Amino acid sequence: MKAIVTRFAPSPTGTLHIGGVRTALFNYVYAKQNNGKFLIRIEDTDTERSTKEYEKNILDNLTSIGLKPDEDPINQSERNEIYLKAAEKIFQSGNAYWCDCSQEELEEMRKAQIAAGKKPMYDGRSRNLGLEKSDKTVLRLATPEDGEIIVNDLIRGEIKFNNNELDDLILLRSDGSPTYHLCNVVDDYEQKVTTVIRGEDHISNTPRQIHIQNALGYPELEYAHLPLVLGTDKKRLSKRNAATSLEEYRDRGYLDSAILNALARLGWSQGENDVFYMNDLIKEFNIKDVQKAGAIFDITKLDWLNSQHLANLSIESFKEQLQPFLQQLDIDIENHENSNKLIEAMRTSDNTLSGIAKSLIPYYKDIKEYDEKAIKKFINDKNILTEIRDLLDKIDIWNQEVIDSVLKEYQLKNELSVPEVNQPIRIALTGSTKSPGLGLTLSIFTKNKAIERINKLLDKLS
RNA sequence: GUCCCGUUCGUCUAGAGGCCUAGGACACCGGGUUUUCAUCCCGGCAACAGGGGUUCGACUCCCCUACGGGAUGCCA
Repeated sequence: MKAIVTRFAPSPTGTLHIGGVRTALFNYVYAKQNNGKFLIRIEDTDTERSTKEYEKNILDNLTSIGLKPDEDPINQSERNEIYLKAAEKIFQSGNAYWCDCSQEELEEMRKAQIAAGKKPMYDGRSRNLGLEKSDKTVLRLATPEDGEIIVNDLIRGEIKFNNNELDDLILLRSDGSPTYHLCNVVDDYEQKVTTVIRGEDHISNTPRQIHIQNALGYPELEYAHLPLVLGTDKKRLSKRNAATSLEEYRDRGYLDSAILNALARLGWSQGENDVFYMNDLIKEFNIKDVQKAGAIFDITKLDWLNSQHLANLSIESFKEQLQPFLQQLDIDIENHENSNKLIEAMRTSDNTLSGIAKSLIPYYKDIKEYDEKAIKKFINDKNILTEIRDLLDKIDIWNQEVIDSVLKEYQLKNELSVPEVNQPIRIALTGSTKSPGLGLTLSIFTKNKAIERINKLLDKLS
């Protein structure tokens, strides 16, 4: 069995797209589970739209999320001679010809075809003219006029195309530069790619590319066309309907492993198990089981997966992941009497790291704003707070159990309801009524700090 | 228009002719645990696009229709 080689071939015309990550992921996993190689090729033949910044963004992000190629990426823009040589070979074999139709002429032709109810396609009018190369000619592939081409797709099975549906595509532009189809086919061959895993939008390109392969005498490839990632409007995921850039998701506090999990789960499932990691994927993934229909990318599922991945982290790696988000809020994670206890208590407060970081603010910084509605609702009698403060102040061993029992005793002795005792303290300490268990919350702070916060609220109320 | 691909709960999916009274997960709703919030636990709601075949039997196979998507570039 020959070694599998897959590739991800992005155009650097934007930052790394979440859909691109999924394509790259499936390529990566398929290669790895077959002990093969995963390659990256930068398709930057569109010099107008391609930039080095985008290229760097794509490469950096792929690597950092764990989809590292097994060889250095190649750039199509640096491989012109190779494509030109291939084009020459096709021309020499009689499978291509020069065509001098102007863009206007082609435009008119298409309009006429549409008007006549026909499929707009190049009609091959220059095919037998025997034109010579000039600065006005493009090189076109002479596609077989009849017969059919069968694309064997790992996911969809056989897909048939009639050759008469395919027109003579352009191999070389009039400025001499090679087009996407040519470069793509030549590079797959040169990079010894065996398996092309790409988006469903490329299905109709496939028979055309096979014709180029045939003209060049290249071996057949394996194909797998992935269903598209859709936005909630069922249209393909784009900036119009969702965040599309991988970086945006990372910035919002989603773990790489959760993003990958969510993306893999979109179109593929592993029994009844929803939470999995790269290792599981490499072990269990089967490209033949990939769904055929496009799938909507649902952020709530990502939220949940993220919470699961977050929960599976050790306290050390959780802190490590959280660090940058706290830094953004100008918080030093260790700048707290009891940071481990605090983080452990608060790590389930939100589904994302940025959300968790936000909910930690009251523990690191002075309370700027109190929840006024809560104050109204729970603090009718300031004396309760004063008395509790004094009781707390007398505690010698400042820990969760002692604090809890002191509060309980006070509550029972004064025949108060639990919220009457607890909520005011909570508001004093965090500004809101949301916090971990009271004894725990109090013990996270030093006694002095806790008293100080209660006093501050009392001041405000007086 | 033409060609291609597709269509199971709101969403992601299981389902390879009888195992389906269509299963799971997320979301949602209700209950419990937690003195609050979150976590966690339990329960509930909810789908085979429609119509014809084939078959003793169809979510599963075939055909048609509808709907959705993709392609139809000297973009990739």
